[in-house]
Amino acid sequence: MLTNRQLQILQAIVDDFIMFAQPVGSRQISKKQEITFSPATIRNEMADLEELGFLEKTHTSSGRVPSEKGYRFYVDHLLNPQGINSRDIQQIQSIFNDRLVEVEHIIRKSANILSELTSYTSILLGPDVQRHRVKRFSIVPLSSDTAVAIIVTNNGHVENRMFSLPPNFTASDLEKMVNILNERLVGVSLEDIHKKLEAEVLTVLQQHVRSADDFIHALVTATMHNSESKIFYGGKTNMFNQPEFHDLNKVRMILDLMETTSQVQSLFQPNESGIHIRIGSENKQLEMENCSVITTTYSIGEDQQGAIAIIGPTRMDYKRVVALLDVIRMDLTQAFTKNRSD
Amino acid sequence: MLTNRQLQILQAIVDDFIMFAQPVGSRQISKKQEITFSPATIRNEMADLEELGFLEKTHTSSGRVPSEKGYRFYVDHLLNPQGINSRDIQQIQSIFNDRLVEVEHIIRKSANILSELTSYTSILLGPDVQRHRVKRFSIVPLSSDTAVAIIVTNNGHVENRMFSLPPNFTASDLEKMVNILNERLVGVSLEDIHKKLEAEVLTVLQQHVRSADDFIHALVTATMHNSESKIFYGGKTNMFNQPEFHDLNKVRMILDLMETTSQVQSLFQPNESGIHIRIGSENKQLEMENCSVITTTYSIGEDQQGAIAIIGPTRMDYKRVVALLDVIRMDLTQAFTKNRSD
DNA sequence: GTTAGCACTCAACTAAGAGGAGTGCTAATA
DNA sequence: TATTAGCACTCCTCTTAGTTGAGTGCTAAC
Repeated sequence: MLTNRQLQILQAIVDDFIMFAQPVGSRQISKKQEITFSPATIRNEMADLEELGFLEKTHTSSGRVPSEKGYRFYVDHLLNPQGINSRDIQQIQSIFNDRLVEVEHIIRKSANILSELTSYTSILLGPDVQRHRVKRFSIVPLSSDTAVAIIVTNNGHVENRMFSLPPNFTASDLEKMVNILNERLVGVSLEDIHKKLEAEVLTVLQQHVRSADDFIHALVTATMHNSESKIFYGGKTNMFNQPEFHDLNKVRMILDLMETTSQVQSLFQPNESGIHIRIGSENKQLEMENCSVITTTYSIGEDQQGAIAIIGPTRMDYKRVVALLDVIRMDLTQAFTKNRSD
Repeated sequence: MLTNRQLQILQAIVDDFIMFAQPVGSRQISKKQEITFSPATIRNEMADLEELGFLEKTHTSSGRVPSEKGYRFYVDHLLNPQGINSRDIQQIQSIFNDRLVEVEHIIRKSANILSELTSYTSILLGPDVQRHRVKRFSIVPLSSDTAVAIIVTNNGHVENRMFSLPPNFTASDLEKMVNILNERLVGVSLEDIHKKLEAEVLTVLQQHVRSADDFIHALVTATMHNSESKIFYGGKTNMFNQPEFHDLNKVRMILDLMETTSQVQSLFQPNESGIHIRIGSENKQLEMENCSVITTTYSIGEDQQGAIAIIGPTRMDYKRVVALLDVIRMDLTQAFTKNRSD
């Protein structure tokens, strides 16, 4: 168990390092207002804290730097979210100024403002389209041999895909098909469409329409292909500002990671509520060993969830980011819940 | 006018520098097979070429580096596109293997393969949606007060937007509206929709439907907002590989530029056919002073155009890139023209 | 006209030394 | 007994000086 003085010193060191990105020495700490003891005392405590694994040195005679364990302790026990002011709040509010109806636009804007306010990179996951349910299905023929299939979901999302019409496919064939599909598919979630199509609809269609197989196939790929929720980025190059990323390779690895959908998705915790912090190697990805990721979720309507991640150096301003995320997740949830129904 | 020998030496220097990114000395050149004269002779010629502005030195006793004027001359007079082999061709062909109907997918794939084959960054502009014409207009109500407007274009593109329904808007109101809009808008290009709506349709609608104004407004913003053609990127971080971009600031500037739609669009020449090369400061953007941009266009159907840009260092492998672009533009044009009609 | 020879230049690397921030330990102090 | 002043020691960082080598420009010989 740490003594009160050790807690105070640990906090001071982490705060200082987060601010200046330089190893902190005993003298530096002793000059702070809240610290009342001498550098020598601090040095003793620092040696203890280092033995306990909370601090590290970059070389024998350097100041101390928080270890991952140190950050973890700081985040778990010493963090009181704060550091946002009324101007920040105002800027967050500006996301909702436009009275926009579209979820996508609001999320995009949130990503930008979050990255601006934190000066880190933000990633926002939109609603999981796969869980939307079909509201209306339609087909618009473009020429004698091509057409567009369109699915509108209960949340107003539109999924569409071009496909080839079988030769000699008539307008009445098309109409029959659309009717059958609407009868059977309305209310089905996009993730269940394949099963439904293959299990029930295919046989029915085959009785009424020629060469339904090809068509069903096109439809299946249409809904499978967009299987992940949309991803929005803010401040992709913000990490260039951080002194710890003045190394091209690190930056590159992270940028590359952000281009890979699957990698990005794995940054997010399974849907738990609250704010989650992963520090350095707590992230599974090797690329992220110098990064911390703070994630949280927000609600979209009753049964949908979106997610937010902020990526920064382990020396991240946890206080501020946590406070900001808390505000923005509440605002997003509120904006997407009220005045919105099926 | 340059002598034959000067041409030969200039070409050898540019080729060598493109390959190794190191200032080239007279000895280095003299060792090449096609060069039959001594280093001393070459030094004399190099001094002349420098006086003429085709070469530069990094310091008094360094080897020579092509100047922008040197590259320009090389590109204009010494370039015979080549350097692609059957494996490259094969890889390009693989873009079209899937028998995909969708333009977007093919373009996306092209961007990736181009960046892979060149090891530079590729940017592809899809068709200019604004010039598509309306094929079908429809509205799908989601709840008592929201609905989605959907426009399908002649090329199979789908544009959609949510909007609020005025209170007490009935199903028959909606039907009337959709009918009127289809009557008036089918065949109109997206860029002309606003005028058409405001000039003709509004008055007609006002006679038949209550609170048409709000609705029209939503529709106008829906079509205005997606005013640019879609942009697809390949190998965004490829430039990290180039030794001239081992400087964080340069990389950052270019990455930031690529996040700005308007900047990206201004990289493209006004629609001229053929392949265009802009070297270093020939680009208007300051961020691009160390880059060359090679652009070309391809056809999508009869009246649409897409564009391709490759961004690399001024020390770009022009030969190879030009050859690759030539192949891919022809293949894209072919793929998008045959079997495709209104 | 071409080339060998040579003095000269300058970036890049290495080595040595000075300065300074910060530590750990010891002994004095409250 | 807990705290602190004092001091020797460590090691990073910056500067300076010297060395090496690739490459040039010029001159004189071929």
